[in-house]
Amino acid sequence: MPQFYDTLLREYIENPGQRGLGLDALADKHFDYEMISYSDITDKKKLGFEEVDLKQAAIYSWEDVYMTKKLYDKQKWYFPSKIYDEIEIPLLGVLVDMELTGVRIDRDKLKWIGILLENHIRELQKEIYSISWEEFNISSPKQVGEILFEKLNLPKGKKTKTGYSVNADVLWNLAKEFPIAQKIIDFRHYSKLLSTYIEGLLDIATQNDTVHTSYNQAVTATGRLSSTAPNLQNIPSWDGIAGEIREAFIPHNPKDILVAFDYSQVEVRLLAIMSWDTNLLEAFKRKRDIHQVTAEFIFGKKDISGTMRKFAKAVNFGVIYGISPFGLTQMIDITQKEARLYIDKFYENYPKVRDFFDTTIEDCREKNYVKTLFGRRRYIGGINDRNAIIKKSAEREAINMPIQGTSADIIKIAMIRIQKFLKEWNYKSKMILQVHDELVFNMTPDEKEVLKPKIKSIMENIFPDAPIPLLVDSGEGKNWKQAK
DNA sequence: TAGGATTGCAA
DNA sequence: TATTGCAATCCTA
Repeated sequence: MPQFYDTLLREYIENPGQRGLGLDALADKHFDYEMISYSDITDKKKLGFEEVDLKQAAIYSWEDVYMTKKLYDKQKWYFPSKIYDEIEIPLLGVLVDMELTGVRIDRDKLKWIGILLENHIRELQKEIYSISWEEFNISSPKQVGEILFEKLNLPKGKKTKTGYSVNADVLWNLAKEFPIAQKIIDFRHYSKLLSTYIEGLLDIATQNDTVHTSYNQAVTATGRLSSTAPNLQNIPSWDGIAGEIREAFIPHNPKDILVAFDYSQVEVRLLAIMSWDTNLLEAFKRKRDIHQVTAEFIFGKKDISGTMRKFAKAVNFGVIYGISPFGLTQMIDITQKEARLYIDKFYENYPKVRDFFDTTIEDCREKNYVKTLFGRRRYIGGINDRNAIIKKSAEREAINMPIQGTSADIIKIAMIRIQKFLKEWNYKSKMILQVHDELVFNMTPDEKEVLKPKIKSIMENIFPDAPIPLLVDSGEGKNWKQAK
């Protein structure tokens, strides 16, 4: 028996994305055994408060131990998994440390932003009501649709399965001509920030102004982590008031600093590494701006405007997601014909990328799974489906997983190595956040000089034999925004 | 009260 | 008709 074992993690590695990896579900699935539920042993009507049926409780406890062992006895015949042994199990303790450490927030700062938002929201609400000649719930898509398209007779956009679509896209198209649309966009924006990021964070912070997220290690289909209660992987970045929210993430001690490290364009780099495309590799070898390079290919000239670079950037990212010409037109303001041209140009100039995707899909059709550079697998349902929509969707999943998943493998390995290093030498600095391609540390100033280059070096050298290096940018400051 | 639907935030 | 997530809100069952 190994010193540590986790039936849930082992099952996740076998088939990520599968729902129900808990003991109850696994007992049912593997042994057709129905576990006693907690509510079965605590009947508050029959028994007094906090009393339990002891006999039932004994069985309940036995079940947990017995089924765990039984599952282990079955899973030990699975093929050995390096991902499980060398990544997920070592990572588990790292995540525990990060969750317990938590991140300090500036309560006053958040409250202050909250007041500002409330004022904006109140003002916008008044203005919206005065235009619509009616008070209604602006947070209700249904009511917004009725006001805009029935009462005010604005030109209708897309529809959803329940009624008019009133998402930001639709409103954005109306905004030029009809000020109410812009005001609803702004109202939504500020409401989102207030309820999710201001009130949400303040509610969940401890008395020492610290938030302790939970990293879920076994939910994503690609091998990424996810973060809940609170989700610290979707905190707004940059613009306007939204950007100020990151200023409220601060070090535990006033003397400390936050230091952030992020992999630079890691997914596009991985596309180069995994496809062995000469032009893509060459661009990175020469330390070129990859969006600029793609733009030069697409537009066939060296003189690239800001807009052209933006288009190329959308193509670079879109390709990783298996984008279609139509999809690209939803992202940037071009015709479908132009979109097709841009995508064709991309593949024309990075031909090995197309080969890589073709091979990946072909492989997947045969084996029903795709895998990362480190061997993490994802089974893809629907890859051989007769329904073209389902099949296309499966193909996008197949294309994306090896890239997104390899990126996840890399940062997980980095986290394990960094944590090992910090503990081995008794550093006081702590890893506190992971946001897919970024790690944030609470650092004591005296450790900065040593740790900054060390962490960067660990992160950049996950595979020393790669044809191009991984690149890590870093920054520091008195809050998360400054550190970025 | 549970859960689907819509919306929008991140990498 | 671009991947992976989480969560607030509305609203129906």
